[in-house]
Amino acid sequence: MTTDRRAAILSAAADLIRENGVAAVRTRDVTARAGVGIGLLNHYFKWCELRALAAEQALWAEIDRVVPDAPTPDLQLDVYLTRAFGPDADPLWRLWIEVTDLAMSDPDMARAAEGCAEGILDELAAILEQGAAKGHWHCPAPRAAALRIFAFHDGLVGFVLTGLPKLERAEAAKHLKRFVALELGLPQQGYGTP
Amino acid sequence: MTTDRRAAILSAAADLIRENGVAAVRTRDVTARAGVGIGLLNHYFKWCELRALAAEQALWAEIDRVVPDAPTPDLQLDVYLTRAFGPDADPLWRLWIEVTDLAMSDPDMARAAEGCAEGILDELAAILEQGAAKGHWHCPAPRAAALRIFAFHDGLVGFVLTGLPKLERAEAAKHLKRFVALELGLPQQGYGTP
DNA sequence: TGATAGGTTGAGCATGTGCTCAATCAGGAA
DNA sequence: TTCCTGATTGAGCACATGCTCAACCTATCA
Repeated sequence: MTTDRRAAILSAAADLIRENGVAAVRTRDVTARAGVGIGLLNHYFKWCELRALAAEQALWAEIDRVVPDAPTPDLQLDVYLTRAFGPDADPLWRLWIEVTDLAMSDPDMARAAEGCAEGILDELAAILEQGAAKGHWHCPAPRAAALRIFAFHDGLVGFVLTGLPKLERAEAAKHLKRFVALELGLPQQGYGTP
Repeated sequence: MTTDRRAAILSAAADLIRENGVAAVRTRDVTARAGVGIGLLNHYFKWCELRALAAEQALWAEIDRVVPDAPTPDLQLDVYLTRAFGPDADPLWRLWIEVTDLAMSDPDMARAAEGCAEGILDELAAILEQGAAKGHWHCPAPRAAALRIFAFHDGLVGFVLTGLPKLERAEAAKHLKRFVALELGLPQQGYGTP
């Protein structure tokens, strides 16, 4: 039925956020994209709520686009590390950076992003745990390790995307790979070696 | 002389940014704080330029407040690690997060923050290099190591400040200390140990 | 068919905000 | 004192943007 305009509005907002970022989206953009009157948006939502809900939907959509779908944990980790700084993941990280920033002053956004943050962490922790169970690597505290890897990844991505400080994608990828290898006790040269 | 109103405006803007963040500051706030007419701000600056200049000044001011001033590299590193997640450093990091986010879409801001980013990195790299020279630790590539430490620190601080995902200060501090120890080949338990 | 209810519309309102520009002021030169 | 130049002022403009609300559909029921 065409009558589910509420979902259409939410969906349009999420699409626009994926395309242009949270800050750039206006109520009028959303209603235009949804093919709906301005009034209807305000009938169903308050803007800050809609923005948060749409940002969450947009985040999940980007996560789904990037999440490793390989058959085994070690291959999943490979995919993760390969895609970690690929341009395909840029939209996700841009959105992530913007959302976490907004979350500092916007409770709705904070609430909406909570689930995503935990989801990403759980996903990564599951890979680490399963890989350890299968003997691919050593990882006694998967959740904590996932958090450290995610934090390092997050930091590096910020540098790559903002250029503050300047960091090439390839360099960043090397740093992350070494970090993960060290974290999991995988055979790889330490940080000391060039 | 009272006639240096330009500097007064810039200074007022920087103060307000330190107090309230970049996004919250308005031209009228600045002129009111500087005790100056609205027109004068626009006479001396374009708003986006002033905002970037003031953000840079605010960043440097916060950096100066946090930068380790101990006599030897090993003590400087201690101070750095001790203050890394202390509430005293919160304003710096909040500002840093906001500025780097803005820099993605604001060229003036990007240009202004460049120097700060390099400055922080240089500072840290210098400590690492001097410490290695004095035999406190091992660090063949200080600049790269500084970048990794800064990235990890940045990522962890983001988690602590935004709660996305939730991370306690004490936990974050432990993670960073272990990482630095590992990075510098210092004697300390590895990640595997609880 | 007419009445009712609830979805839907968009011109217009209220507010916020960067910036303009004619008017004003202050200090030095003549 | 008078004039002139450049600093300074702030009411008002132009624009952006979330949201209101009286009016308008449209489907359902009696």
